[in-house]
Amino acid sequence: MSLRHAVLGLLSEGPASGYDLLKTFDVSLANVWPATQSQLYSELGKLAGAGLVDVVSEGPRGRKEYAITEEGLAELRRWVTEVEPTQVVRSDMLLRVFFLAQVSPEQARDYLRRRAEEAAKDLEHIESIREFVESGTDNLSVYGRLALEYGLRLAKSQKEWAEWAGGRIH
Amino acid sequence: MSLRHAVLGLLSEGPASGYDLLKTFDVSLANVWPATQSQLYSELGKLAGAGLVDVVSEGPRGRKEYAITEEGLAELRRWVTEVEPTQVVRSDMLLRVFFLAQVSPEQARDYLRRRAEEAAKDLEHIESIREFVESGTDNLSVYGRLALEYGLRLAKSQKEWAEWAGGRIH
DNA sequence: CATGCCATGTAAACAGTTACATGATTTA
DNA sequence: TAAATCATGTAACTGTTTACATGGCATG
Repeated sequence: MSLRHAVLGLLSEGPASGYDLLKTFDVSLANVWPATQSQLYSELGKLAGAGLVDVVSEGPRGRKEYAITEEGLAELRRWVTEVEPTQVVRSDMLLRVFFLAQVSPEQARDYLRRRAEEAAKDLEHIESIREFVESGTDNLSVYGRLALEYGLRLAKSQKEWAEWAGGRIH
Repeated sequence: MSLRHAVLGLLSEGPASGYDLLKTFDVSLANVWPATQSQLYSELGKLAGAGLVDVVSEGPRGRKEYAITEEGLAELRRWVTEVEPTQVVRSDMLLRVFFLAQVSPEQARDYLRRRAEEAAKDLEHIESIREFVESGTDNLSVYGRLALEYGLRLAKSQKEWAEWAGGRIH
C-alpha cells in the first residue's frame, strides 16, 4: 500500500488539495511512484475515513485542503522505519532479453542498442533537471536529490550494460 | 501484457505444462517477471483461446502440455522487436528516501545502511548462482546470463549509492 | 498406507489504468 | 466571452495476490 504512504509523505510537508498533490506526483514522484488523478482522489477519501488525514478547509470550486493528522504522521514514520521495502521489481525490458534467441542477431543487437540510447537520453534528462532541483531547500528537494542521484547511477549502469550486452551477441 | 509474452517466451523453448512453467518462473524469471500459479493457469487458458498456444498432449493427473503455435511465435517476435519496453518502475525503497526528513537522522542513516546491506547480500547471491547458470547452454541460460549481469551491476550500484547517501545525512 | 510431489482450477480482494462526466474560476 | 486552468468525482476494465479446493500418482 505505498500509494497511501506516498500521499501521507507529501502531506507531511504541509496541507494540500488533491489537485496540488497530483502536480507534485507528476513532478517529483513520476519516476518513483506514479499515481493517476483517479487513484489519488479515492485514496484521499480512504485516508480521511481512516483518520490519517483531515479536511482542513474548503475553497472555491469545491477545493478541499487536506492535512496529515498525528496518527497519519505516526503511520508514515512506522512505514519508513519498520516496513521492509518490497524487493520485487518487474522489468519487461529485461524479460525481452531472455527471449532474444527468438529474433535474429541483428534484431537482438538493435534491441540492446536502443536500450543504450534510451539510457543515454535518461542520463541527459537527469543531468538537465539536476541543477533545477539543486536549488530547492525543502525536504522533498533535499532528499529528492538522493533519489535523483540513484536514477543517475542507474541510467549510467543501464547504458554501460546495454553496450556490453550488445557486444556479446554474435 | 507482459505475462502473456513471458509465457510465450518460455514455450518458445519447447512444450511444457503449467506446472513446469511455474517452476521456470520461480527459478529463472523470479526477479524479472514473477507470476503466481493462479495467474499462469488462467493465462494459459486465454492463450489457447487466442490460438497462440495449443494443448499438444494430456498426461496423467490431468496434465496438459502446451506448445507455442506459429501465430504465437510471430506475436512473441513482434513484442520483442516492435513494442517499446515500459519505462515506469515503482520503487517503494526510493519512495521512502523522499520522506526521510520525517524520521531522525539516526533512523535515516540506519535505513540507508540496511539498503546497502541488502544490496550486498543480493550481490553475493548473484555471484553464487552465477557459476551455476554459467554451465547452461540452452537459450534461456545464455541470454539469462545477460540479465544476471544486469542484476549484478544494479546491485553494485545500489550498494554504492546507499553507502554514499548514508554519508550525506547529518 | 501415508507422505510428498504433481497438477489444475476458482473466487475474492486489492491495485492500477483509462475513459467519462461535470462544473467553477481566472485570464487574455 | 472564449479558452485555459482549477477541481473533484465515478465507472469499467485489466492485472496481481492470496486463499480455497480438489484430487492423482509415486515412493518409502
